[in-house]
Amino acid sequence: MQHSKERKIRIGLVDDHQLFSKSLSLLISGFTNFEILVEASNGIDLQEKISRLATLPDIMLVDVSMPRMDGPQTAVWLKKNYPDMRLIALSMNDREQTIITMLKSGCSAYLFKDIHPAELERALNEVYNKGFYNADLHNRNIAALIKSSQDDTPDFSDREIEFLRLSCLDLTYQEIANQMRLSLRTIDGYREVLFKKLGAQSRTSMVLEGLRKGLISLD
Amino acid sequence: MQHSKERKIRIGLVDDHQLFSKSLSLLISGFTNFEILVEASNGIDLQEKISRLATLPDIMLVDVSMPRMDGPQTAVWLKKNYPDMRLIALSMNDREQTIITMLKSGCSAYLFKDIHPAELERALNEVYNKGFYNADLHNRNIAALIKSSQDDTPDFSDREIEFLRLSCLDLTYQEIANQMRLSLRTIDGYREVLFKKLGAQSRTSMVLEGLRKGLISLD
DNA sequence: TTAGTCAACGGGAAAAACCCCGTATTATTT
DNA sequence: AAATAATACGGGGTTTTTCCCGTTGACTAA
Repeated sequence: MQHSKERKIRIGLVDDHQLFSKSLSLLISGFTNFEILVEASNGIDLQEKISRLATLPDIMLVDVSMPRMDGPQTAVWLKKNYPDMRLIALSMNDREQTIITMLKSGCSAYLFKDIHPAELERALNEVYNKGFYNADLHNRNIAALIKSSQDDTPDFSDREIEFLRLSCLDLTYQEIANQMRLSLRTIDGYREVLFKKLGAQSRTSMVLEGLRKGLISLD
Repeated sequence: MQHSKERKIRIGLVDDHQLFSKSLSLLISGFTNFEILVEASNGIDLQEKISRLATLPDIMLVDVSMPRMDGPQTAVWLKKNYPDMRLIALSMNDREQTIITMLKSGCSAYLFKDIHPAELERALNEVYNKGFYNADLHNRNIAALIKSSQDDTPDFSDREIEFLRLSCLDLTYQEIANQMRLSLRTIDGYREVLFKKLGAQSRTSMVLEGLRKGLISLD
């Protein structure tokens, strides 16, 4: 607020979809009191570009899924090195887990790519002036989401993730045991633990729940 | 070619991500000989808007995944009702199956959302003038893709898809049989057919392959 | 030091999944 | 009229998954 008459609010953009990124850059440049300072296609790219800037962006728009260095990693790095910068997560992914991860990584708002440009402008203004923006129109209670995530999201060990990855393939548990150089009984232990953590009662839904939570991916 | 000096080439846009859609619209409006004629957020929306137009777009940019009426459905409808209109698929989904589906549905090109704006402009020009554009920079042989898809992509009946959907849940085959009002043996038949069609040897990989092919979705 | 948690392991048994043998009906196509 | 395809079904048997009963050793924190 205090600066809005004096200079434009500086925006940075990190998104691997060039077409979107360049287009959005144009759109934001059209807003009366905003200017685009930097555009990067992932976290690594951003690290290089931001270090060469004379002035820093006030707000950074961060995409969630990017190659090399993804949204959460980028957000954490930015918060650590530029604690005053406001971060806004931008994504078409409406999975709760993703939203929670970005907010916990230090983002002041989570916006979906299907919002109207006017809402983006409103969000940019609010985040700059008030420090947060709650896009709560679509019955999303952010505070509750973060809170709920703290108790109900268990941690998963590397070994558990590896077991989960192998469970996606056409292997029996015996074969998975061989590949992980463990006994069948130990694999059965992992199965039991993951069933409990993921609320599953079959190998199929264990794997699907792992996909939903982003622990593993298709491909 | 014959018209390029006389009038701007008319572009239509179908994409459910408003922010992207509006931004892209701005970007394309900046190209020297293109203009945006219509913007819709899905196939149904497009059907309404296009019927009220005095002149038709020369080229329609179609997103792949949209609510209510998706990319392939929209493409098929457009080709049937406006056979002269050129279609370009626009997506960030690089799964081969998706690309094949869009091309078979009548699209003259498949573009990824991470391309440079200049390549979009090039593609628009080529599709208008030559009728096709092969973004084959990234080792994608479109012709081979289409050909290969003809033998190796079987069809799936509604009943098979329903079985596949239910197989994602924590249900035994007996419970699935009950829900579909079929005998266990019949369900076993569906399982066998889907194993063969999807190249799976377990319920888990049957479901995962169904996801990869876009027959079903997470959620 | 003692309690607690964690990763790894054993054996047994019921349930489910997997994989064969086969048939019958209906509709479409040729 | 015969062939083809799609759907639905029966029985039986093997393998795998699921779910119990347990133990040991190592590391961690009170």
